[in-house]
Amino acid sequence: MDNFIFPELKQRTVEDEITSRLRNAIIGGSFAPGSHLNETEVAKQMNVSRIPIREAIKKLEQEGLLVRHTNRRVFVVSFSAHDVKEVFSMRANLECMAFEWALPNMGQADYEALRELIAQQKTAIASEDYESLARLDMQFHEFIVSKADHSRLLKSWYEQHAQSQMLLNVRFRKMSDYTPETVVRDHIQILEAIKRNDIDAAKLLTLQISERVALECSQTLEEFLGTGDPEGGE
Amino acid sequence: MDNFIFPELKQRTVEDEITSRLRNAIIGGSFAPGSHLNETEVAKQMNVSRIPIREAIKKLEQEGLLVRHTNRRVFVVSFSAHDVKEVFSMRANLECMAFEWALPNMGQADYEALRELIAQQKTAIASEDYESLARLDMQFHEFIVSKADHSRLLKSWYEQHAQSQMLLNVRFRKMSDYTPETVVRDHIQILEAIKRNDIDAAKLLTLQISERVALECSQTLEEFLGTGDPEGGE
DNA sequence: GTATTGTATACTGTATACAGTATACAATAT
DNA sequence: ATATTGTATACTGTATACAGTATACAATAC
Repeated sequence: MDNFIFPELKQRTVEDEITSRLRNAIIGGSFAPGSHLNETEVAKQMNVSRIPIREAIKKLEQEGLLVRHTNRRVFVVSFSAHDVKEVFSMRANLECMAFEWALPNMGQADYEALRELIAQQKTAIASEDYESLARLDMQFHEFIVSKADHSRLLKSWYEQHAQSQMLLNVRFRKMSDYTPETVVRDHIQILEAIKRNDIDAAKLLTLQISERVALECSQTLEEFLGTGDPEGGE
Repeated sequence: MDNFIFPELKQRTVEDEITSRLRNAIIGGSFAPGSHLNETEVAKQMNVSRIPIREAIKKLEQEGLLVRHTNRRVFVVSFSAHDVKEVFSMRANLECMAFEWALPNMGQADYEALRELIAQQKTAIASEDYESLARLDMQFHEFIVSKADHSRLLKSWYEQHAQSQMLLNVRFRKMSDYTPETVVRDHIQILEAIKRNDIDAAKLLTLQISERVALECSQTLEEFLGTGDPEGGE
């Protein structure tokens, strides 16, 4: 029974489960930025002890989604205008670095995969399924960053992405003058640059897009929250 | 009694203390890369319960210094040749980004501070105090990255720096053909570029230095460990 | 009425205790 | 002798219990 290979069982501990539930809730906007978490309450709701909750919280704190003040409560991160700049500039910078590492690893099959993602994005827009669009948008960038085969780069990117997702969710909810077609147009341009192996063009596009989105985000945030106060408003 | 301001008391929790002790021990090389940690044992040694130990471990795991396998032990990270490339490329990339953000914030006083650090480095070399030299080396770069006023950039940089420090410590112990004067020479060149406000030159220097150090590191590691096996060798 | 201090409550931080899983080694069968 | 299985041990994962700190509000003094 050697060629009878089962796929490896990835043990999902309680903490892992809690972490992703909490993370999804935060990114998805179930908790408002700046609101606080009660460990006991969360533990009660999920019917587990506080320990795995605390460990999950610690992880999300490291990821920049939660802020803990010793002996005070845990807060969902809230973004000042400066934070918005930080998140998007980091993301853009990491993606630029990713191009350098990823492009030499990419071939025809990868271009196809990206093209397919763009096609699905068009479908999502047509059916006004913006949740899928957001997911597909992420997958496009994730694909490229993954191709870099650079675990530390990827980890950092995920963190920035989670935060940018929080910000974009606010934007989606507001829907000010946001046109989803822009996503597709941007991706097509990036894909073209990738195919040409034109790292500089890809970088430039990324930086431009990042700047634009960051601007939109901080405008929306301003309308939303008034002047953005520093993280974890008491 | 209003103008009688005491400096704010920063509460140092048990976990914080443990975290820095463990971190220093790991970076300093008290634990060999790949060796494992026993929570109970560490708890006993420090005379605390396992809970704060676990929280500290979780933090260091996020920082990339420890690797945990579910229900198995916790291992001190060990570096493959690819990991070395990752660490130094990330660090270099972050420092390049830091130049763009920091240089507009820097003035005469800052140049002075950097010059002073270089002077101290020379003293350290003269007295063959390589521990101080390593610390001063870090402070030089830390100063610049801090000036970027970019918390996410700084956080990520600290993580990469901790790992690169682990690697450099191996190198220091080997002392192959490493000449400490190089540190000073590099820093002088970077400072010159900063003074000229020449971001591109500063970036180029950083990338070159990074590449060189990474190369030295992986060579030393190879001699040290034979072929570097992937992290957390069972 | 306002400002300060005392007290109760609620929450976080840590310790102890138990449950579940992995590892090592002995026992058994072939 | 080798391969496999059973069993003990050790360690991690989680629950419960307690200690320490912050917050809110009442009580007191001015």
